[in-house]
Amino acid sequence: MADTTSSAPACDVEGTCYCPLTGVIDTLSRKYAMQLVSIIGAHDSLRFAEIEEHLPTASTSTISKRLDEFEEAGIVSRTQYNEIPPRVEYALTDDGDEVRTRLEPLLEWATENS
Amino acid sequence: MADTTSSAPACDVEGTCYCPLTGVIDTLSRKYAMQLVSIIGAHDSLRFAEIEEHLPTASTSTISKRLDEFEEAGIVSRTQYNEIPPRVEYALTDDGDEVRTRLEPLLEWATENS
DNA sequence: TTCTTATACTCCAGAGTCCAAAGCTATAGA
DNA sequence: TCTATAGCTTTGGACTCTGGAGTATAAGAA
Repeated sequence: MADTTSSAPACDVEGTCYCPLTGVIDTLSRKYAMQLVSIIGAHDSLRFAEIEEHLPTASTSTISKRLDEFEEAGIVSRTQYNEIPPRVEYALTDDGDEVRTRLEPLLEWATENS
Repeated sequence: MADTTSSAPACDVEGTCYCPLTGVIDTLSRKYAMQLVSIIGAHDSLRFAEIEEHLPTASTSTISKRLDEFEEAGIVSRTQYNEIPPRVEYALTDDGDEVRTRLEPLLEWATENS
């Protein structure tokens, strides 16, 4: 507590500030989240087991949790068909597709440099 | 186990596969990681306390851990000046700047839609 | 001389997150 | 009756994140 800047809001970095940045980024800042968005976006729609096949290192429960979070964040839609055995399809929403579009260059670069 | 696809490698999605995708994406898939890359990239170099000011919701130890991980992943460089009191400066490496360039569109979109 | 200040962390215990494996729902077929 | 299928949820143990306190050093104040 030295001078008048003590209670300044901080983060006035040339006009942009990502300080709190809740929402989508928090949702993407979890294990496998970015890969999952990319995988779902590479198809029109996918079933749970298909998603698992595309990301074998992630556990069932983690994929399940990510999908719940995606639905809540509005980037993935879930369509349930009341058949036996049950069938559920996941697809990106329009917002999800926006995220995927912006995510793809990063994932591509990361794949080349890993 | 129905047909010959049972032991297929999976993930042959139109030529690209993000299945394991270790490295940079894992490093970025942690709390505050993307924000930190963006913050550091918005400056030529930053000191620890400045980074803290730009991301007040993250704890000291979490920022410290992220910076260690970034250094290990080769996206951030750490320059230490042996003065009293000590001074340490963080900056993006060339790889870090590549990451930041690809990350920026995503963060901007997320900020607008949060 | 001892106290305070400053910087850049590290250490700690508790809370939260991830994992694999097992269990759950329902129905059709052997 | 037993098995198989799909899409999860539950469990318990390991790993990760959290804020706050503590560490090191030397200049300057009391």
